[in-house]
Amino acid sequence: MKLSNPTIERICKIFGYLDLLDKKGIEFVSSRELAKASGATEYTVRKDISLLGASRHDRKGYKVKILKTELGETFHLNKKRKACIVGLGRLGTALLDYEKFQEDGFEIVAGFDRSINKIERLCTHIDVFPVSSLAEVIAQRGIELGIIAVPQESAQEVADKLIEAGVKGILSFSPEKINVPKDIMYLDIDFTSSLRFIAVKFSMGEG
Amino acid sequence: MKLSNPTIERICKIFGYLDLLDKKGIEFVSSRELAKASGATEYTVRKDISLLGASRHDRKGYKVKILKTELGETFHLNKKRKACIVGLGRLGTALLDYEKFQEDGFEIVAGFDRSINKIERLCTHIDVFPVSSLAEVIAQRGIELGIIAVPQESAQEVADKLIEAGVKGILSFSPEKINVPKDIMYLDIDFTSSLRFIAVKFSMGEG
DNA sequence: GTTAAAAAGTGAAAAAATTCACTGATAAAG
DNA sequence: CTTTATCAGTGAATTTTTTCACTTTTTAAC
Repeated sequence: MKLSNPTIERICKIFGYLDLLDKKGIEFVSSRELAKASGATEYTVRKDISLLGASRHDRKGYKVKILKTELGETFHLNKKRKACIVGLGRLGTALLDYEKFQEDGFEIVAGFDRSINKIERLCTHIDVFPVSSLAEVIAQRGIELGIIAVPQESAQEVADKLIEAGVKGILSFSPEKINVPKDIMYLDIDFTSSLRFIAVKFSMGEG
Repeated sequence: MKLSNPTIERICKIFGYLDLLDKKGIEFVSSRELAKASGATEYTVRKDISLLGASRHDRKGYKVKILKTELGETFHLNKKRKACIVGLGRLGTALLDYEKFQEDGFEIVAGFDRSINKIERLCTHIDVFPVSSLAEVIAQRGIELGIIAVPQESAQEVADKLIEAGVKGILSFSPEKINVPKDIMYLDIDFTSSLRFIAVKFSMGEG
């Protein structure tokens, strides 16, 4: 199945919202409500969900549990995945302790930093290592995802190491774009770009 | 001028890349290179830049400084903007000290937290206040942007306060979608959704 | 039991975004 | 001074994405 990026984005948001509803014990949800939660229209949501193929009519909407399970199976979101964080500065350590990853099926099983001092000082319940043992730990623990939170100038180098060690996807917080081979999935979160996006929108709106 | 979200995103990325090139002292850049940096094709980049209207042929490509200035003027990215951060937990304090905001024209001029204890303990060069003085400080300092880094359950409440206090845009790190009026620009960064996006992509690729 | 209302499913239409193919401009090379 | 290569500009074509209009299903109300 070929999915466009906007479709995948919506599906991830919808899945997250379903998870939330499920935890709250809510049983039914309409396409309208999912639309609101995912920032799309109800038509688009229904089209996205129709990728699942089956029909599940009900005048109360979709059954939260069932839809969540089906989306999870079709798009491989049910499987737990192991991730690591490279770069244990302010942001890296904040991510290391971000408990929601665990709840959401992403298990942070290692942190890495170049500085031995920093590693020794860190107080965290997650194992931390020097970057020099990155390849070894990734292989041993079966880590699929790498999160990069190092300073801009080392980001590419770290990405190369992660890829060589066998991760399949990278989430980078570095503002500079990283080059990765086609079979490695890559996404970057750039705080400045996000703020600029907002600023452009509201300033253009004003005229 | 009406701009689509993908266009704005690309423009923000291109602008950031131009800024980087400029700082490195590089004078010229081709549409191909900008395409690579922004994740688009050269055609799309040229279309985006053609929004600026003027023609600037040169067989070396665009002049970095000029293009950056023009993009900045047209899309209001040259103006410095003031922002605040609400919620000074791990993530909030990491953002408070994220120096790049300043370099990139976003001045973090205040931090807010509900806990007075936390405010007193914090070591930062940025002024921090209790949430109770949010409206006052935002008005006094002319803050246009609010960054929300509070726990999920308080996000909507904080957003409402920010909007009432007069911010024009909100960047939220809360996983749950926030409701805002149409004239307020809103973007959320959801770490789990981002990891899921990557996971869907690489797992679907495998078959 | 019949009717009405609520909601999903879906093929077609519309809209939007991207790519292409070609033009024009510039600068470097010979 | 002419030629050639490089690169941006742009209207048209294509592709993709979204929206619409209508159908079908289910459930609740009377």
